[in-house]
Formats: sequence, C-alpha cells, structure tokens
Amino acid sequence: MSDNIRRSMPLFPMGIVMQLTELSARQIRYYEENELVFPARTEGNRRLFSFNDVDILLEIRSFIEQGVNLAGIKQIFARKEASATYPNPEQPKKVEKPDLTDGELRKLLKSELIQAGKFQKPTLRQGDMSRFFH
DNA sequence: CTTCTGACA
DNA sequence: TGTCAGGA
Repeated sequence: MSDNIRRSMPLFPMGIVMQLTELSARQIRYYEENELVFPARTEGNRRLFSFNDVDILLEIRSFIEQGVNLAGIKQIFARKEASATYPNPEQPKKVEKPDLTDGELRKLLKSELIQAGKFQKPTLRQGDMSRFFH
C-alpha cells in the first residue's frame, strides 16, 4: 500500500498532462475545480500532477467521450470512493454488494448508456446522471 | 517560453 | 469549452 505514495507523487506539469490525456488545459483545470483531480503546486503556483491524477483524467476523458457529464462523473467517482474505503467500518467483512472494479463499473455504465441511447433519450446522456444511481 | 486566474464577442 | 488579457 506504500505504492500509493509513488502514484500520488507530484511529477508532471500541465503541458505534459495535456499530451498524456489529450485534454485541454481548460478542461483539466475545470476538473480540478470540480475536485476530480488534486494536483500539487510548485512555489510558483504551477500545477504538478501525480501519476494517479493522470490516470483519473484518462478515465474522465473516457466518460466524457461516452456522453457522461461532470455531474455524472462526480457520482461515479463518489461511488467508487465509497467502495474504496469502508462503507461499513463496523462490519467491513461481509458486505452485501461486492466492490466494483474500475473495469466492471465502466462496463456497466457503458451498457446502460447504450441502452439509454437506444431509447433516444439524450436527456439521460447529457443531463443529470442521478437517475442511474437512484 | 509555459502556466495561472478571471472573464466572456 | 475556447480564448484573450495581464501578470508571474
């Protein structure tokens, strides 16, 4: 678990991250405002993203490409975060719902989005994703 | 030269 | 989201 310190180690500046993620600086900063990534800062107030940040940004991009908006992505990560920690600190052993891996979660969401698309409901793709988790 | 924040024809 | 300003 001490591997996280390496993944959370501040390494690359905006320019690098832009190339690595194919995202614009505007978007990356916007995602930071929305607390999706937490880049460190240099003495000159320059952003320093960790490997983990880049990883998250790549996931964000994939969701955006699939039509998921920021509100939806936030919820997705919120859910992932909840299962990453202990949803039930008192009884962490037996859990009703098994933790979803990133791949499974994405796969699940994708199929849901495809289905929503078949029903010609752009509101679901562009609008608030809360319905999916209600 | 690269990045930062704020703002909006 | 893009893009420009004005500063660091």
